[in-house]
Amino acid sequence: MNVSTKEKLAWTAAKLFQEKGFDGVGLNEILTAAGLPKGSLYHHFPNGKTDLALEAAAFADREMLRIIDEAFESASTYQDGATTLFHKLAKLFELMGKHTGCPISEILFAGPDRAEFRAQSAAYFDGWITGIAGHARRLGETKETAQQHAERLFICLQGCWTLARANEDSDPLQRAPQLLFGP
Amino acid sequence: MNVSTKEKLAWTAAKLFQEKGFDGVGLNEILTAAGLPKGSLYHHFPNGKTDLALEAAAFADREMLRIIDEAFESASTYQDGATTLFHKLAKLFELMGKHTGCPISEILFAGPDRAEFRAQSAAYFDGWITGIAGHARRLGETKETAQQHAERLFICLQGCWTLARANEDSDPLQRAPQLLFGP
DNA sequence: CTTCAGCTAGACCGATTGGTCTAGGCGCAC
DNA sequence: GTGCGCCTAGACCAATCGGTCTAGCTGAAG
Repeated sequence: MNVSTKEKLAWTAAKLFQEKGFDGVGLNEILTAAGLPKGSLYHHFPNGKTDLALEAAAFADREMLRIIDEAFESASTYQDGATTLFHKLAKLFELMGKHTGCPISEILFAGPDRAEFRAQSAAYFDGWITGIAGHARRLGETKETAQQHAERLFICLQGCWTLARANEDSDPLQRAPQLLFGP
Repeated sequence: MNVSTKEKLAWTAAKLFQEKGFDGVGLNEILTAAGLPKGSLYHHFPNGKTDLALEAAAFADREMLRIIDEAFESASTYQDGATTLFHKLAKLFELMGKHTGCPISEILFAGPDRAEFRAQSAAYFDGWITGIAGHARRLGETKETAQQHAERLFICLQGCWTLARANEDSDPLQRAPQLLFGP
């Protein structure tokens, strides 16, 4: 089995979903962008768009965890790591055209039906918070405050990202650390 | 011209968009829910779904400004008002079924095209922040800190709402004041 | 060479999409 | 009463939706 074809589909889908949301992107659009026929999609993802969305979300989740680890691994304090993280995300936001949303929300918040999607989104978000809390712990926080700080950072991330998207300006993401650690 | 028909369309559309997003709801679904034929829609909204979305967003914006004013008007401190606001929103979130998103984001973040939509969303968000800042000012804050606090509250609101939606639990919204004013 | 599985390729399907258009009901002016 | 304008009603349209299915390419096993 050719791995790169499946990955290319998931990667392309993740990118497009992030721009227009799950219901905003058609399969044909994804396939055209990936340069692949419909047969390939349904070979690799027998359950069609649903499978593809779950795989794309899993891809985005792994990517986010990687970015979090990368930001914190070279940091000497929690504040340092968080600041680096926001700068990385601001850069990513600009790189993707200043109009994308949180990949998990965009893919997995598709209507009141699809309970599996929302359950998965909750699990991914929890994983991000746990990941951040782990770094906070490692950098000297107590177990309790680490969890608090991680949740706070996550909430700040989501809020700033939304504001940045509306304004088409990464400034809210850039100023997020100041909001978290400022006066 | 019958006002209530147009309002019913906007109201119904706002509710459905908030659950499934702009692209997740079809015109037929809106019309069925409103109990109206397609002819009425295109009479009141000649530009179809686009017009309807803008009107629905305007409706949601007015509603949110009303909630903000209501929360702060009977408050004696900014912290009081903000706490009341989050409690009101948590209640609203539960009332709507614990799976809805920010109406403005859900309606107006529809793809990289539609620049008009995103410009409108930025204007609405700015209006919310300005509204909150006005109350903060009135309740004793300086012009500078009022703006800061209002932005912070808005970001917290968006982030907590996202987390609440994923978890299908209003808890993050309930605990938002503690996050803003806590230790 | 033949054979066969893994995958690509895309024609094709019914359902649904947003949007158009005509017919007629209703209420007010006269 | 008649006439007229606002609005409702829904049939209808091309385009697109997600999904199915068969045919054929390709490369390794024998």
